[in-house]
Amino acid sequence: MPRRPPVSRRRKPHQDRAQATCDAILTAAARVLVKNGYEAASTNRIASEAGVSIGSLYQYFPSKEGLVMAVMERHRTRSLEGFEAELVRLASQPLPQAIRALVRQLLTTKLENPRLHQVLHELVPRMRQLGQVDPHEQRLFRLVRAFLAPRVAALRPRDLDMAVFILVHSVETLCIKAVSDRPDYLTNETFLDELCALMQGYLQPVGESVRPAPKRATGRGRSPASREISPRS
Amino acid sequence: MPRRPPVSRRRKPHQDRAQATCDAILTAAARVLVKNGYEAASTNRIASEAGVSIGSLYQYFPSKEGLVMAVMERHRTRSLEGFEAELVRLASQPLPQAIRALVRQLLTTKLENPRLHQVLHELVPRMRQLGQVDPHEQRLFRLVRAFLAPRVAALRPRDLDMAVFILVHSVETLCIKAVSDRPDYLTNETFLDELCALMQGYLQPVGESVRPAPKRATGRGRSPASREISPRS
DNA sequence: CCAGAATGTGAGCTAGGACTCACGTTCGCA
DNA sequence: TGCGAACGTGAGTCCTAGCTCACATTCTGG
Repeated sequence: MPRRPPVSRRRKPHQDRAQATCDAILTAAARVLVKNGYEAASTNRIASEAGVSIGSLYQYFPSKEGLVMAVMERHRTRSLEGFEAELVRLASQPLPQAIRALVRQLLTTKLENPRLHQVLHELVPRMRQLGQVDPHEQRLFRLVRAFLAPRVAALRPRDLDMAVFILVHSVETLCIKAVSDRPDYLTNETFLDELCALMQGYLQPVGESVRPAPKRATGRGRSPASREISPRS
Repeated sequence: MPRRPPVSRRRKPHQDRAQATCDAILTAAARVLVKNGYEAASTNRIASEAGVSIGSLYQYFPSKEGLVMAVMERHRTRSLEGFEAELVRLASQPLPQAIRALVRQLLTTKLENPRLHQVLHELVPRMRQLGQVDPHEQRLFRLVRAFLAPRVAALRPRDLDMAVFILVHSVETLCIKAVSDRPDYLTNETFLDELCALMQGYLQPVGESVRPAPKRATGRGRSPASREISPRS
């Protein structure tokens, strides 16, 4: 039962103490969201988990939705930063290597807190309904677009925006679905191979074959079924 | 605020009148879900929209969740039937044509009631949390697997289950995302081309090029940006 | 050390929604 | 035509969770 739209502007933290309270609330919110899901994550519960009173919570966040938005904001900003750094680093690499590194980066990021990624991802539509469109998605799109633009001549898709739409959404979703349905995939090197194959097969001009560098002399031959992903192999 | 787990078993409709009531409730539920979303779709609202009393609703459905589950059940069963029929019809077709027909079928189905598809799709995680795993997904996976199995020798992926996972989730999600973010894509023939390219590029052995039949002599050259999808072209 | 600002507290208000139940109405059937 | 079962009704119960507000505590600058 959300009360009416939050009119009163909320306090901004000025002292360190206040900032700490804010952080504690955000962290607790993330924890409770992961543990109980959105429905069961009551603001009272979050406050008590954070070790502050419910009043304090509402001094810094206008509503439950506002709080969850802030959690998403913080979390996605961090993820994006990692991704962006990787993109920059790979700007001049050949496409197959770049793709592989990016997908690996994605999977590694998800592995840090899979459930949180999942929960927040599922919350996107609900938040969008109550707010404006998620600005991080916009940013992610622009980043990938900027990455692909210089190579467009060597790619099959003619409509770059559509290509970005397809690539970003499919890979992102596959990672999230893997979290919930097939957690083993997240650390399965074959899954990474397949994601790369998906992207390259899509981007590659028809008839051209960029055979991915003959893979792996990963010491003392492990069973291919259990090859594991490590960040930056 | 869901009350405690629904213990009492619900009435089953025996007379036609009762069946009609049931249908009215399911239909109204779908309508209200589309119009207001899950949160705002109160059972009282659904009942009044259906033109029946709240008591009647709880005679046939054990809870709000139960009702929504039933809506999903009905809706997805219908979609799956169409898809399955198409799969059977295409069993012996060459892969590229089959893929194209299947993706077209998917898009056409979504176009019948895009918002309902979207809302129900977003509800899957919530329902899964409260119930058992969605059996339709299982069924869809088996169908696609059975479709691909006979052709596995000519395909690149070695792990068929993983391939199905990747194909189904990515295409399904792209359709749903298109509904919410880019409704124009749903009727954009280029989008269909790209989805097919995604799947074929993924399935195709590296180095092999099945150039899709030179497309379209669709009378009086329309702008490629506005080519529209019609069921079965 | 004190005034005033910033911060923190938590009992309680309130809306609103899931769900029940005691009672009417209609149907099938002999 | 009457009776029991199926069906339908909706006012009302119960409860939860979002949020406020009057007050206490801590900090900071002068």
